[in-house]
Amino acid sequence: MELFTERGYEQTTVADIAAHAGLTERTFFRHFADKREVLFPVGTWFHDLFVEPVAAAPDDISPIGAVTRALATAAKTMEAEPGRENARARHRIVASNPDLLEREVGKLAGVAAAIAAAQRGRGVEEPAASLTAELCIAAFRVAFERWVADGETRSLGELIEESLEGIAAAVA
Amino acid sequence: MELFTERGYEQTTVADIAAHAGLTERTFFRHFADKREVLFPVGTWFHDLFVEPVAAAPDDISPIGAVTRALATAAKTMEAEPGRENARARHRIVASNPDLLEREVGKLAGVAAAIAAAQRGRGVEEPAASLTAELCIAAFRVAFERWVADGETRSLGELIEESLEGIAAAVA
DNA sequence: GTCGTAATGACAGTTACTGACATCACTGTA
DNA sequence: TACAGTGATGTCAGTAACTGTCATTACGAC
Repeated sequence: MELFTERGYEQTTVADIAAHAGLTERTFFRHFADKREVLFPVGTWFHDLFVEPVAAAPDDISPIGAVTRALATAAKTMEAEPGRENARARHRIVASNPDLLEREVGKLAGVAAAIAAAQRGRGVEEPAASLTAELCIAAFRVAFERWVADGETRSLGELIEESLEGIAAAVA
Repeated sequence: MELFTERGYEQTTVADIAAHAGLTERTFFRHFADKREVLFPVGTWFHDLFVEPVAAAPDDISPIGAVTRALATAAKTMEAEPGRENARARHRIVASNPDLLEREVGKLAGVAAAIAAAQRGRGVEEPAASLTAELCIAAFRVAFERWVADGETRSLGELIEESLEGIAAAVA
C-alpha cells in the first residue's frame, strides 16, 4: 500500500514490493497468486462474511431475507475490521487501475456464485438462488461505492439498507 | 476459437494465434489490447445494445422500464447476431479459464457503469441510477448463463423475462 | 543432537506485452 | 506516370510477470 500510494500500482514492480518487505520475488509469489492479489484479503474472509450466514439461515427465512441478514452482519464487520479509512485508501488504488477493478468485480462475482450455491443448499430453486445472490452483491457494491466516496458520512449499514429499499422501490 | 477449443486457452500462445492467422505477434497486439480480448466483441457492440437504448428512452419511462426495454431489444439482437451455438462455444472457453471469466464480469461491470451514467443523463437520481443498472446486468447475466447451459431450449428473451419476474417476486 | 518438515533463496526459463524503427501497400495529386 | 504521404505491418530488443527446480535454512518433535 505504501509503495502503491507513492508511485502508483503500475509503476511498482513486484521486485520492489519484495525488496521493501525484505524477501525474495519468488517468496512473494508463494504467498500471493499474482501481483494484484496483495490488495485482496486472504483466507475465508468473503466466505465467512457473505456465504456462511446465508448457508446458516433457518429454513423459514425467505431467500431475500437470508441475503439481507448476511448483508447486515457484513456491514457491521466491515465498519470495524478494516475500517473506513483503510477501505478508502485501498479503494483509491483499486479504482486507479483497470486490472485491479477487474479483479475486484471478479471476486464479487465469485462470492455471488457461492451465495447462489448456499441458497440452493437451503432448498431455494434455481432462478431465485442466483437472482437473490446477484441482488445481494449488487446492493452491496452500490452501497460500498458510496461508502468510500469523498464526503460520505453515513454508515455502510445505512447505505446498504438504502440500496435494498431502492431496489424494492424500483421494481415496485 | 479453433486453437482454443483444440488445445485450450492457456496452452495456446499468442505466437500460435498470430502464426495461425498469418501475422506477427506484434500485429496481434496492435489489434487486441491483450490475449483475452480476442474473445470479446470489438467496437461499440455492448454500448449499442445496452446503454444506447437506455439513453434514448423517453422521459416518461421509469428507470426500471428503461433497462427492461433495453434488455428486450438486446435479447433479440443476441439471438440473431452471434447465434446460440457460437455463444455456447465461446462460453465454454471463457468458463474454462479464471482470467477470462474475470474479464467477462469486468466487461459487464463496465456496461453497468455506462448504463448508470445514461440513467443519470435522463435525470434519474443516484442510488436509483446505479441500482437499476446493476439490476439490469444481474438479470442479463443469470438469463445468459441459463441460455447457454446444456439442454436449455427457451429463448434468451423468455429467460430474461423470467429473471425480471424472479427479481420482482423475490423482493415482493 | 538429530531427523523431518516447511519456508525461503537462488536461478534459469517462458510468455505476455511495449517501444522504436524500418518497410511496404495504397491513395491522392501534379 | 511519377511521387509524396499515410497507415498498416514486420523486425528486433527489452521489460516484467510468473513458474519449475533444486539447494539451503529455520524449527519443532523425539
